Amino acid sequence: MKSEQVIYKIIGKNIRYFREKNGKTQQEIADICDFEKSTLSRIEAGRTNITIKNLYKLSVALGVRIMDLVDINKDLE
Amino acid sequence: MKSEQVIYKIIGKNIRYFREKNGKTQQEIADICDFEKSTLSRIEAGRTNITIKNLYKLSVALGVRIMDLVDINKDLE
DNA sequence: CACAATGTTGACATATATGTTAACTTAAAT
DNA sequence: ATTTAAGTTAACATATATGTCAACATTGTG
Repeated sequence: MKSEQVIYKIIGKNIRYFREKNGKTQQEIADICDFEKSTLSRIEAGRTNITIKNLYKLSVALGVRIMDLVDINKDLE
Repeated sequence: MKSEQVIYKIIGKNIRYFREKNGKTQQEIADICDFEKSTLSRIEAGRTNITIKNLYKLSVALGVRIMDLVDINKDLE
């Protein structure tokens, strides 16, 4: 596995952590962000090289800072 | 201007700030990151929706955390 | 003024994130 | 077992980040 894919997975976990902390479904967050639930599923699964635009949209939807989503030392789970 | 473009510009400024703090040229950092100097110029100018893969590469090349590159409250000049 | 180093920008090609849709799986509940 | 909600995944289309190359601009220095 390439090193960047490790990053994708960590960020995916972070996003899922904050989404679940907010008690929201993928569909609800995807609707707020104006993208597809399939896109969010791919992001949370760490299967995509997310762009800063979508990180920003997610940070707004989840009520956190972009910094919180890219924290690779939190080591959730 | 779209709100995400504001983010691009802030992140571009952050990257430039850390690059200059390191006394490196765009070419040197682009070489370390294995992408084009034109790509880095576009990123620093805030004209691109950077991906997390390149944010990660830049954070390694610049010796900072990804968090430092996406800090939108630092408000560097 | 040259000259060199650095950065910018345009044009087109390529790679890939995301859109879109739909089928499938899983889990929870009754 | 069926129903419903939630999440996953595949396939193809589209949008766009980046690659590539080249020309130009800028800056500093002799």
